[in-house]
Order: sequence, then structure tokens, then C-alpha cells
Amino acid sequence: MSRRLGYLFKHAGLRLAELTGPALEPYGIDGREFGVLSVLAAPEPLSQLEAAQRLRIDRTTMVAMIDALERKDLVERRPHPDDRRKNIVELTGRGRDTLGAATRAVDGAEEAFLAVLPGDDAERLRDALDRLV
Amino acid sequence: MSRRLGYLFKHAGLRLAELTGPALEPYGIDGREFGVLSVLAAPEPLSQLEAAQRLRIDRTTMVAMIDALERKDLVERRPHPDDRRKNIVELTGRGRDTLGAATRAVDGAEEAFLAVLPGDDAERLRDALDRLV
DNA sequence: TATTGTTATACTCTATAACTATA
DNA sequence: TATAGTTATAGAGTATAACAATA
Repeated sequence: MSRRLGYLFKHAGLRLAELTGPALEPYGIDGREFGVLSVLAAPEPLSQLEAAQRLRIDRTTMVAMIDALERKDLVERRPHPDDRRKNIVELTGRGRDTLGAATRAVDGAEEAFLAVLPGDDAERLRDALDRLV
Repeated sequence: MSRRLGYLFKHAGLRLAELTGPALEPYGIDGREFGVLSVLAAPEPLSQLEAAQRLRIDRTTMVAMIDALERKDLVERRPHPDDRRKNIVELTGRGRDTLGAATRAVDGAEEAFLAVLPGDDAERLRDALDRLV
């Protein structure tokens, strides 16, 4: 009997995290923080809420993540010029450098993780997941 | 830019759980309990530790799960005849009936979840995940 | 000494409710 | 009245440490 899809998603994620976690460690961030940095690198500046929505996480969760990234001097909050309820969150110079290096590290970890798949199966897997999410 | 693999696994799992959760609700179990029941339906009887290892969860986690399933009269513990440190955990009649109905419900939920994938992409996805886990 | 099950405990991740300041 | 950010808090889910019973 094939294993359940729920089991497969969960443990695929866990096994991938076993590679990406150590890969990110030199840069002082974890996988979730890497995700936030990636989202904040969007061409247009994002508010905390917009960043949270793109990652489908709660805005209260985002507060703590931005707090941590700000303490590490990787992002900066500044008030939105037209709506002072909002914070614009932008990468610092150090944040951009960290994101660049971390992206290469995660790319490598994903490649290693997917290396067992023959031919174009890795690409097809990513395409299928993209449709499902 | 394609979304990150970690994001895709996480949210694919979350979206699937939005279907399997309600599908299992009539049977009074959640997805994790369904996983335990499925494992315990193995041809040979399993101890708590063996069941935990097959699901890659901690044995202390398994204690609480078996407690809950036993309260629902879906499984029974009995001492292993040759090694009294071990508990053999077996499905009750009601556990077998519940597993059968729940399996059909989860099959339906998975099918609905995968319905957006054309051709044999669903099969290929499952095969790829099986290799990765 | 090592293993299985158990309990107590703590940690991570996440969400809900209520507050503030702005709109 | 509604929205964005914040804080306090609580709930899952999980793992670690320590113990009893057994090997």
C-alpha cells in the first residue's frame, strides 16, 4: 500500500528542513525567516500585513518575525507615508546580502534533496505542487 | 519566481488537511489518528514502539495517541506474550470498521485534492514524494 | 545495562481576543 | 466603524528527561 499523501507532504517537508536548516545556520536565520526575507524582496515595498498574506501566516505571527529580523539588522520598519497605520518593511543592506547568500544555500539544499529524482521529475514535482497550493 | 519547496510542502499539506479533516470528522478521528489506525492494520501485530517508528513519531507521542484511540474503543492494548515490556496494539472490531469507512473518506478527499492535476500527474507526484521521503 | 511504556515538563509554532492608533 | 500593528494568552503538536517494569 502506498503511503498517505498527508504523511508524504509532512515528511517530505521534514526531510527537506533537515537540509535547509543547517544550510541557513551560517547566516543566522531559519527557514521561516528566510521565507519572510524572500517575500520582502518584492519589487514594491510591502506592509507587514501584505507580507503575512503572501506567506499565508497570521499578522500577529508576522510581528514577532519582523521583530527578530529587525534585531538582527536584516529589515527595517518605517511608517507608510500615506497611511500611518501601516509599516513598510524593507530589507537593509545587510538583509539583502544575507538573502542573496541564503538563497544560494537553499537552492543547493533543494537540489541535493531532489537529486534522487530522475529526468525532469523534480521540475514536474514543483509544477504539480504549485497547482495544488 | 517559483515558490520555495518548503512553502509548497507545508501549504500542500495544509490544503489537503482542510479536506481530510472534515472528511474524517463523522468517524470521530483526526488525520493523525487515522494514520495510527492505518499502521496498526498491518498484517503482523505491532508494539507501540514499532507503530511509532513506522510513522516516525516519538514513542511518548504514541502513548497519548493510543490512549485516545483506546478511549474511543478503536484499539486495544495487550501484553506481548514473549516480552512483557511491550504492548501489542490491535484494532477492535469497531476500529476495523472505522478504519474502513475512514479510508474511503480519505481516498475521496485525496482524489478531490488532486483533481486539478491533468493526466497521470497525480500518480507521478505520489511516486516522486515516495522517493523523497 | 538496555529497552518499552509512561509521566511530567517544556518548547515551538500558530491563532484568538483585546488593545492603540490611525483612517 | 474599520484597519494595521501590537500584546497577552492559549492551544496544538512535539520532544526531552526521568522513572518503573522487564529483558
